[in-house]
Amino acid sequence: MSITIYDIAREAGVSIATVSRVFNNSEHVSEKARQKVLSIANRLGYHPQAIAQNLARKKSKLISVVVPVISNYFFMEVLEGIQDSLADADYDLNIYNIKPFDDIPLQVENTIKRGMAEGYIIVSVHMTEQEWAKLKRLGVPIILIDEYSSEFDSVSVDSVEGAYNATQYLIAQGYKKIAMIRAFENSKPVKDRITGYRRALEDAGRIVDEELILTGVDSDRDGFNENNGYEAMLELMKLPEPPDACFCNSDIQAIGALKAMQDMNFFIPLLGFDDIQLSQFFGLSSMHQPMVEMGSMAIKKLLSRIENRDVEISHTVFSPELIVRKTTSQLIETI
Amino acid sequence: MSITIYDIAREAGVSIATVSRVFNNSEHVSEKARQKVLSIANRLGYHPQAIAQNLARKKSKLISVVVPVISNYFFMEVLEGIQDSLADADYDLNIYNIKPFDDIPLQVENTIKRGMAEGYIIVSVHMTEQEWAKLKRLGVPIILIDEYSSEFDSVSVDSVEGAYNATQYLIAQGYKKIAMIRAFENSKPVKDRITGYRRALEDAGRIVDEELILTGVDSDRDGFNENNGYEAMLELMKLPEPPDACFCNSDIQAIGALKAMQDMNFFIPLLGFDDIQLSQFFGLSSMHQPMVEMGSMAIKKLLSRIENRDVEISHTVFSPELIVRKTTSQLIETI
DNA sequence: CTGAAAGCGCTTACAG
DNA sequence: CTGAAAGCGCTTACAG
Repeated sequence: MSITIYDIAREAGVSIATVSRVFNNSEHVSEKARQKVLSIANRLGYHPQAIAQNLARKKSKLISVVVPVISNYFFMEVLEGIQDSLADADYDLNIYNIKPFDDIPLQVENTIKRGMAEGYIIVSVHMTEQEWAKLKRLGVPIILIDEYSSEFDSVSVDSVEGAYNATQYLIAQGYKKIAMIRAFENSKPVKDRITGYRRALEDAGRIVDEELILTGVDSDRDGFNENNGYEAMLELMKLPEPPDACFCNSDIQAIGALKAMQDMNFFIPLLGFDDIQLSQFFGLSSMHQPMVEMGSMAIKKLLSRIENRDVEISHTVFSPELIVRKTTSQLIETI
Repeated sequence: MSITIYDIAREAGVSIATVSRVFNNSEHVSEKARQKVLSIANRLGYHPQAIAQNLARKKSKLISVVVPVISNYFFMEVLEGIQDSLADADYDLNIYNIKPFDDIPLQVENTIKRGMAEGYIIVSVHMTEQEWAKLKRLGVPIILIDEYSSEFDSVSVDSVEGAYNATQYLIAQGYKKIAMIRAFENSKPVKDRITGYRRALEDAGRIVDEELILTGVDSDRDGFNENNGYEAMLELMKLPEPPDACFCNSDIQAIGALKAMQDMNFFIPLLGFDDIQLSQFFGLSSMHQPMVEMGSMAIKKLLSRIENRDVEISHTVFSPELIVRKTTSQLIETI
């Protein structure tokens, strides 16, 4: 059915090796042979089959991104950075979506064992050090984004620092009851953001009021969704003594919280985390994560590790940067 | 270096065929042989190599999505639908990002010719019927989303109808000068939305004022970006006689336009197109496209065509649905 | 149930 | 510059 290198070789009166060389841009082919092969290939619509090349070369020119949720703003921007850097390199991109309710380490391991890709970028996947160590034994190039393991290169943001600074900023602004809308504690970033929040309050000599730390019931994307923030903010407003400011674990929750404030016509200063592209349109203050840069940095690390597996493990940790917009300054009702 | 089926066969004292059968869940293997193979494979950390399986089976269990821009809200939601439906089927997902400034048909053709995937979903890529016809000759299962060709199955929305109804709605609301913020005319959907807008005005006996049809200068994503809408809205406000309502080719432009109105404290009713998830948080009225459903529908069609290439070509065209929110009702200043 | 062998469509030393 | 041949790591009739 489909036409192969043999067909071209026969037509052109050369060996399959020569045909192969033409398509691999080998220099050791006479111009005459090259032309002949090319013209016949063109006429017959021949193109080397990637699947066969992959096996013969023992490489696939494929990078696989493993992620729990693709429809997530953080991932979207990270993916943008990944694509950008990959466009220059000659690699294709594969996305493997792990199912959050099945055995996560097993899914990750099996994906990698199948060996489709030359390297993997694992985004926002939480595992124990022991599980990471097991993956390490596979001897495959792997980079972590938004998580940490001593076993692998990683790119992340210091969430403790980010949450600390966010909270400290609200304290410095003079707010007395600072709430935190958190996400579900399944990942290191969320745990770290909670830690940073607590620490900032403690360092300011305040008592942490557990009632002010909460999440909505919507568990989609581990709580990183608009609705979750909406629900949580409604809860906060119902308190006998509502907070006078709020830090959110993510911008998307903050956007939900904003909506709740509008619907209830009750406004307090709000500070998010991530600084997704839309936040500027919401006038949402946020702790900025360089998501696109994190994606391209991960690719850079991965490509260099594919090149040479012995490069030393490196961890890049960005410091989130406070971006002040309307939700922590004034005029919040008109946002 | 890596361990193969031969290593397992030798250790287990069986043939490679038996090892292969065990991993392919063939029934024709004695329980004893199965156990032996499995335990040895487990001890040695063996797993079949997808690359070799692909060649031997002549199939990759891979679906490739070809798209010009990944960081686009429309695509994000379509992708969500694609992933959802693919999770059940036993296929992996590959994303191929075509570069908008190189030869698009050539990129698409080469991608497909490489033969990595068993089927392709091409999203928002515009080509001439002649170029599509050329692709058709490759004999590969292909589904189009957000574009149309008689050669392939497609899933899209009736943009003429959508824009017509959007404009008609604004007319019915009593607005006299209805502007349209359009995107760049590189794609069928944009052309259709312009057509629908014009037709609605004409059918209402109005003269189309070319001054009221415009786009911003930001050409990123063919004009489908916040900034473009922002710029366009500023232009509209500068007119001696500004419009009293506006229809936008996309929600993301409408969101930018909204921001411009806020910044200028000048408000007119605004109607978007797409109904991306965030629009409800902006209170943005919009023409709803069932993006997630379009993605899963495309996968459904693709899988059935992979199964049987002779199924008749089908075109699914959804009718956009008007969703009325604050931007076309009241209280627009407080959104 | 099991094995020997051909085949998937290429790449790549090796020898000339 | 070119070709014969081995090899990439599997799958799968075919025969037993």
